[in-house]
Amino acid sequence: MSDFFEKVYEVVKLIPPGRVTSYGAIAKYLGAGGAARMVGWAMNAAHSHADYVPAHRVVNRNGLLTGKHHFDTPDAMQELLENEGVKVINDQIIDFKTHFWDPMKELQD
DNA sequence: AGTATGACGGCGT
DNA sequence: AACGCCGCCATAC
Repeated sequence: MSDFFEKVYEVVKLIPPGRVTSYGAIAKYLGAGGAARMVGWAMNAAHSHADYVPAHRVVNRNGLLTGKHHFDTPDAMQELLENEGVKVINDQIIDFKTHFWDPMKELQD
């Protein structure tokens, strides 16, 4: 298990409830830049991580629930988000930019 | 050891 | 504006 995964989990776990971020934002924050795919791959492995990782708060730059299919049930991700006050319609987060949580901005420095 | 793939993103056409 | 290709890092086969 690469430290990269731990870094991703650490950032994801810092995402406040009702907020979401993108794979690219996390990757960029970690210095991986274009390795946004790796973040997604880390999420896949997050299932094996000891601590709970709110992977449902991580979406692509479109605010689309691209990884919802990786949860226990395809609707779990959407329900979790809506449970936190994030409206999701047709796998699309409403007011994505409003709920967007940028690690570079929030965890700046 | 080399090739293909992946929950993405940016840039070129 | 829409579509397509390339890049980026790590894992899988």
